[in-house]
Amino acid sequence: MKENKMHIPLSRKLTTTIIKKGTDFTDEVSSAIKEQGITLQQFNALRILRGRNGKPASLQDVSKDMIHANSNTTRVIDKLVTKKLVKRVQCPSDRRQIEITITQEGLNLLTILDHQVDEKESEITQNLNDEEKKRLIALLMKL
Amino acid sequence: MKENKMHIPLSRKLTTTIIKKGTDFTDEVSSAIKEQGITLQQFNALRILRGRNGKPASLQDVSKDMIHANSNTTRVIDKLVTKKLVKRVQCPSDRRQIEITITQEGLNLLTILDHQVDEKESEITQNLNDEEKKRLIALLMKL
DNA sequence: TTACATTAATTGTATATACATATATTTATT
DNA sequence: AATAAATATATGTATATACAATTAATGTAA
Repeated sequence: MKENKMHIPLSRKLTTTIIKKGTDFTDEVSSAIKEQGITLQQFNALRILRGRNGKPASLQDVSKDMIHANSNTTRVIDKLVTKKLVKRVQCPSDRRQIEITITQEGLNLLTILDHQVDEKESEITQNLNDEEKKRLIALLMKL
Repeated sequence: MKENKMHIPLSRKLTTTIIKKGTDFTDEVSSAIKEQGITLQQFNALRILRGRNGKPASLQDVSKDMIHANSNTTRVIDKLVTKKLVKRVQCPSDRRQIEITITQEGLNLLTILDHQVDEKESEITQNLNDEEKKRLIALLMKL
């Protein structure tokens, strides 16, 4: 077996580093909101809905901005409806679609969550100064 | 610490960018090995075991280098044993422990997987030159 | 209008994962 | 030696997710 690949390609090093940081950060943020009984996907959906400023979103509108845009969005929204954090009604003009909006209760919870998440986020990124953060973001965007 | 609500704090931008890239990369690499019926966690475990160069690993040895080091490592190894890609025996000196080694079949599969993954990894990082990759890695490590 | 294709959302199912708890073995204490 | 504590791994259970298939509504073309 050819095991003499003694040096790791840069692209692998980069890929694994990003994946590791990504999962670490995911875990950190998840734990920051877990005490409110909210998962990261649910949090994500709530933020997307708030971003619509009252304008209803279809399931696809939400899906396309989710971390993992897939068929599970239905069930994520289900959970939020059960918790009364969002409302879902059938779209009258196209009854295949649904109209999803965030409730006042959802907005209230989101302010609490934002606080907790912001705190956690600045905590886990504190090893870089603003200049470095900007450079890092720029490189990641270019990637 | 207090952030102005109207503009997105740098730390949030950075966090979300990393999380997004991390999941994107995870999906890319996963899809590159999926056709061989291997998940990313399983691939990860196989690589860790190969890295031991024949020296058996305990479950904890494997766990501590996994992306998500948790109780599921037992079941990940289970899968690999079923596929005959690794061997698991009870450790004679401490029968609480298990000794895990990668099989020749596992090594063979790994060379195929490495190829596919290397290709995918250089593909998804091609927008940066080597210099930029190094800078990006350095910033991520500092983070 | 009927038939066919397309679209939006949901559901079924298998697998994955998180979290708590259990089992087995070894180590430490009395 | 008997009992308790610590350690290594495994299991039960609930939830999450991926993937495929299904249902319902709309659009299109003969």
